[in-house]
Amino acid sequence: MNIRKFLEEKTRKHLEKLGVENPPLIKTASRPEHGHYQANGIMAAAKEKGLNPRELAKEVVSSIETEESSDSFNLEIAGPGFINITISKAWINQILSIISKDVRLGVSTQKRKKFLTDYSSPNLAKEMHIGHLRSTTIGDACSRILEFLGHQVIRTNHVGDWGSQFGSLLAYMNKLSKEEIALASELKDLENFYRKASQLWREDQKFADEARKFVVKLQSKDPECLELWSKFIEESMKHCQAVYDQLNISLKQEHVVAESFYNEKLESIVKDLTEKNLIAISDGAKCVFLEEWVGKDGEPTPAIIQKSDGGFPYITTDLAAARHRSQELNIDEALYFVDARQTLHFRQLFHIALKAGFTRKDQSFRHIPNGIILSKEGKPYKTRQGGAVKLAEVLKESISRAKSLVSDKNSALSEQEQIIIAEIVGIGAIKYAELSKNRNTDYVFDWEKMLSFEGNTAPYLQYAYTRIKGILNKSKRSNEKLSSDFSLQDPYEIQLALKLAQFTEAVESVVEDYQPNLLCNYLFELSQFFMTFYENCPVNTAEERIKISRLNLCDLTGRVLKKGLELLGIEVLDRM
RNA sequence: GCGCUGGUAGCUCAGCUGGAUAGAGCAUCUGGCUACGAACCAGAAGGUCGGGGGUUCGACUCCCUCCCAGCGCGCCA
Repeated sequence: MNIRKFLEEKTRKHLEKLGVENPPLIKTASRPEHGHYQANGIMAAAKEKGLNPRELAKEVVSSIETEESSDSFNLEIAGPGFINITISKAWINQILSIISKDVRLGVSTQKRKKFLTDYSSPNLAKEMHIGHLRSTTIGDACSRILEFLGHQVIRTNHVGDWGSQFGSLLAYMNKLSKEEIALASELKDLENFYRKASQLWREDQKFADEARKFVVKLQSKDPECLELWSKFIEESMKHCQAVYDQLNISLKQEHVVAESFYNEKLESIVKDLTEKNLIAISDGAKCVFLEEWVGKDGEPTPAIIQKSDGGFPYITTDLAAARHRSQELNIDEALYFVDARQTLHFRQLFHIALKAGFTRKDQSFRHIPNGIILSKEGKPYKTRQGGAVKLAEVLKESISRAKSLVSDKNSALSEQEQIIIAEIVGIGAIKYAELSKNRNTDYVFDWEKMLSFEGNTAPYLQYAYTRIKGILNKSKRSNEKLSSDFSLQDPYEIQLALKLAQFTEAVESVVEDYQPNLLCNYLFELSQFFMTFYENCPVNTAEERIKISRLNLCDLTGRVLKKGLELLGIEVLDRM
């Protein structure tokens, strides 16, 4: 039950009856004095029709009131032509009673589509760093939400497992095994491994030559080289999976479709483009020239499909992937959760793919960009040594901070329990910090801020949840099935109840433009309303009828909080 | 040079297809724990929404222009 949409449709119907096509534009009221919802569209409609806005509002209101004769809501004309809508207590109680019996908590499903979500996609030559956090958490949350809304979601981890950067890594592996140094322990710290390899590449001429040979060997599928390569890939993938598991990211091994998967298809991409007369040769490279974009010289920008040395750049792999997703997987919508710096690349990619017939017009291929992480100085974030900050380190730090906070606040808990709590709180805090910000803007990485456990953070929401559990436990009714009777009267109860009824609005709003921060905002406001209710409305000491109603309200709040956080990939706790 | 982002309170950020007096959190100040858990609550203070034009009943939101910052623009991914 989406109250906003219900009111929108109702008002629209009556506007049409009056010969007005414009949408009523129902929104949640900007301030409490204006009721719960407000219609903003009457003024614009009146203007277009040359009518007096207040008169039109009056006509709409009387049309609704005479025909609907509903005691669900009250309408009031205000200001230059707003219609303020107040939902009746009776209706709110009724709605809560319905959604409390619903496992979906009032969230309806959408028309089922086949989605593909491409996110995380780390380069396996390096260890995952903090920069991967955004694509990974945002893509994962959106995948969960799309699924919850009834869509089919094909998660895809387009990992980078191919390219010249593997030359020096393989050469270094080869060197180590010749020197009989145990590979396993060296590979434990991939970042260090990568650093050593690239240092050798820069400083040792012989090693650099060896590395180049390995690139050629890899491309020509030399069996020994492939064996080394797959050993490295396997090890690196293990690192990633460990991070996903710890971060509660739903990506699994089965979602990996690596770049190398498309190796055999690249020739045919060039062939197809050539047959469509889209290829031009420039300085020995096969290019698609795009009139739509001009470069520094004012000339059309070429997208290089095959380099003059015969190699394929990554746009060719991406074209092959797009074709595969369109033709083999037959998806309706593909969402690429990738860094905003690649915006131009994706525009060109989708443009060429469509032009070449690799994708269809009725399919949607979209880049969902995210900002990058900056230091306090506003520069891209790096360690003091200039390296990337390991994601695993960030998680470790967060959990350790959560641990000391837990033992500080609640030392009565056993050590074992504290460790479990610290894990959930620490991971939740990091993910929520990412998800609660507008994905589009860059943001400043700051240990203090990122790992803060106060205010609009995951721990605040988790804490609200434990308070609810505390009440339910104390009531001794937590095990027995709660009824769905609501007799809410108090303004604090009504405020919270209406918010609960708006859960579906919040979930649906996320997928309009893939902004999980909207769900975060909702959950935070919900928790704030709960805290206010908690301070003002005693539950367990109230008289029986009110007590039951309030217990139900608490229970439903807990379920919505849990579900909402689950959609963001964050867990809750009974105690913390 | 062209293009894409962004500029909102001291800091970090919301602000939903233009709507009523621009909102949170952090930090600061004041009050509230013999407790349905104070990781909390109540309150105070804090703003010429980068500057300037324009569109209209109404602009943080749309248009123009300028300033500032970041990113991108043929053989890295």
